[in-house]
Amino acid sequence: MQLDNRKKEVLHAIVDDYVSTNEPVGSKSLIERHNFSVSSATLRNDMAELEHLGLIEKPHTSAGRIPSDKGYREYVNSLMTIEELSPREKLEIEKRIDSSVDEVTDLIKNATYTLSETTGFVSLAMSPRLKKSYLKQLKILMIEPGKALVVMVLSAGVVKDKVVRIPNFLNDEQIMKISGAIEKNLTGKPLDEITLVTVETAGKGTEVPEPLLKQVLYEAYAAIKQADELNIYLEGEHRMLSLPDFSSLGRARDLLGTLSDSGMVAGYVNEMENAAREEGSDDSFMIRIGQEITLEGLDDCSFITATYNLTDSVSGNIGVIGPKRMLYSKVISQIDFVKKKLNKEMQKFT
Amino acid sequence: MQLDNRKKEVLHAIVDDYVSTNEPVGSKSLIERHNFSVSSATLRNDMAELEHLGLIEKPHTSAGRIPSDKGYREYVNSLMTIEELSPREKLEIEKRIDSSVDEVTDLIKNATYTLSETTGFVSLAMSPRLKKSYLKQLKILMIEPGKALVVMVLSAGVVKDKVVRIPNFLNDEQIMKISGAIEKNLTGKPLDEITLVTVETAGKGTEVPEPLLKQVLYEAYAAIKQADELNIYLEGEHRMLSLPDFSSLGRARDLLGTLSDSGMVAGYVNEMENAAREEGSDDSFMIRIGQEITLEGLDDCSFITATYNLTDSVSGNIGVIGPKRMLYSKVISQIDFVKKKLNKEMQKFT
DNA sequence: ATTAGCACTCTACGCACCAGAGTGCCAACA
DNA sequence: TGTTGGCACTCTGGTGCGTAGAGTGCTAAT
Repeated sequence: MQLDNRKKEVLHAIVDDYVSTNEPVGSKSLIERHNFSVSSATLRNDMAELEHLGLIEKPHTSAGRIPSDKGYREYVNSLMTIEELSPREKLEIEKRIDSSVDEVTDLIKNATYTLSETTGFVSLAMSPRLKKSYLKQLKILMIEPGKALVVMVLSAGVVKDKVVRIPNFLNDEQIMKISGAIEKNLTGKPLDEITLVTVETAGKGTEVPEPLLKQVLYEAYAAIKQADELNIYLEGEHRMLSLPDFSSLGRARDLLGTLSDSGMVAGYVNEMENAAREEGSDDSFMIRIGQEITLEGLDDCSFITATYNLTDSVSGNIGVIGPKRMLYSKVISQIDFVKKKLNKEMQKFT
Repeated sequence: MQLDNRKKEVLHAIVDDYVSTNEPVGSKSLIERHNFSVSSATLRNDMAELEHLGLIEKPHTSAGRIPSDKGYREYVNSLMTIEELSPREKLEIEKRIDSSVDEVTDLIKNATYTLSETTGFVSLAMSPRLKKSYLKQLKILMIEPGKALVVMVLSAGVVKDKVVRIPNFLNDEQIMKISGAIEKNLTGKPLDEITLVTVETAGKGTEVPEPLLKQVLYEAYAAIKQADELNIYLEGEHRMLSLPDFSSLGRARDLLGTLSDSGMVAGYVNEMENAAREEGSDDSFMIRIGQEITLEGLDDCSFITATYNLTDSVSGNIGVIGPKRMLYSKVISQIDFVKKKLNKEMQKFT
């Protein structure tokens, strides 16, 4: 995009004004609010040009201009300067994300809630991707005949468990044998290298009748696989209703309808993550604006996520969904700060 | 309330019409839709009377009437007849609530989701009140130095666990001793009879240095207490936005705002439950209409819950929050059927 | 107790109208 | 070539007005 300096300034000013007033901005009010050294007529020419480039558009003939998706994109990519948070704001966030919780999950939920509170938008976090973490412990506890609990401790300091059904005849001792064998052979293996076959070979040595053994091993395998399934935490959906951008009930409905399908949102975040990884994006933020988002009903939204790290190889995402008419510079630094605080607190768990 | 038969019919008809059309109903349309053997003028007299009794009201002078909270209440208490679900509808519900899940919690979530789908409203369920269930097993597993997992199996077939911090120096063997002592002495005790003191006496015999022991016991106690904390599952909030009753953005915002504070809603359900228990209500449904609900923003809603049973002494609530302009007879039987199915499936867990 | 009739009330809707903000374009100017 | 003042044109949003329609309460008659 070859824009001369003044056109950049004009676009910058239009985005700023529109974000803060929610009114289409015209050449005259642009002059009034900013110190342009040229006349409104000149700006009108510039604006016509920007419109031609698809960076701004007008709702109707005699209205001012609003940024297009492409305009916001340009703004985010090359125009805006990140705004540092005030010490006060930082303190507020630090206070809210406290480390007195016992599990990483609670910490993440905490951070998600805080992010929604501070931005005023919907926030979300993905649970850590545990594929690369390895098994540190695995115990199978008999609960009652036919039922057992598989408990797994992973290298990332995460504890997972799952109730499973086992054959009725198996006794405590047999289960312990199986449990021991699996643990002995699979400890240290990354989750994504554990397959049904590895689990079955791990359980070989035990003197438990074949079909019974097989079922337990299968259940253990299923428990392990479930441990690295992704969860998503969404927070503050209702806040969208307070934004003028969603004052039309139809839009609000579509938006919240889509967000209610958390599995779908999780899938989308995953896609974004994979895409970013593929193109080797060095940027730590993933930003999707308006129509760039393929989820239904999010045309007027922007989707911004960052990556947090539980360990070097285990990470997840945290971010917000807000109106595309948002203060990007501010929101991005809010996410960034929450992410950093989250990273810091997470160290206590690993 | 001494209403003569025709007045009852009139109120019944007004509620029916208003629920289905969402328009204030006038004397004339009442004659058209129903087979009253009197003229509209007579109905007008009756309606004036009903209004005088506070059962119906008019939005403005020259509009028809709509039922007041009191009118709905009368309708629900003595006028309506419960509508049996069609075999088709029953089948649909039975299909959705399947028992292939491994944990009660998943079953409850399942039922909640189904209820929201079938009614089209917000549904909710409380986790089972486990105070009356007793401890069947308690194990403390070392995870790593300073960290352990308390696993509890309760009589209701529920498994709970909690990660706790323990003194760093404690070794596996010591933990097992403590764990064994607690289990030996507390097995069979209802959760609400377990106090910090009982836990501490249970752990007495073990040869573990006093202050260390004390900390572990405290954590175990905290884990047990956490096990009987109540959770609430809310589902389908976004559906409210599709209802004409909440087409005003302000109302929708207030409603969803309140619902987003799930702890507050849980507290309210609890209150309702306690109140019902106190007055020895034999009715299996708790119904709150409009202003009877003390939660903010739910003035235009009705809140209906039923009680499900996991065991004789362990129960919880499941129900819906919908517009007070709802088909009570239908919704109540939907809740009833879901509850029954839930009860049936729950037997497999106990 | 019921009914027909009638005057009255209030809302919702369509229509016309105007002020205001903004645009594009043209001709003049540096 | 880039910039500017001027001007005609366009579109929205608010306001005021008049009317159709639905409903009511009241009265007098049955």
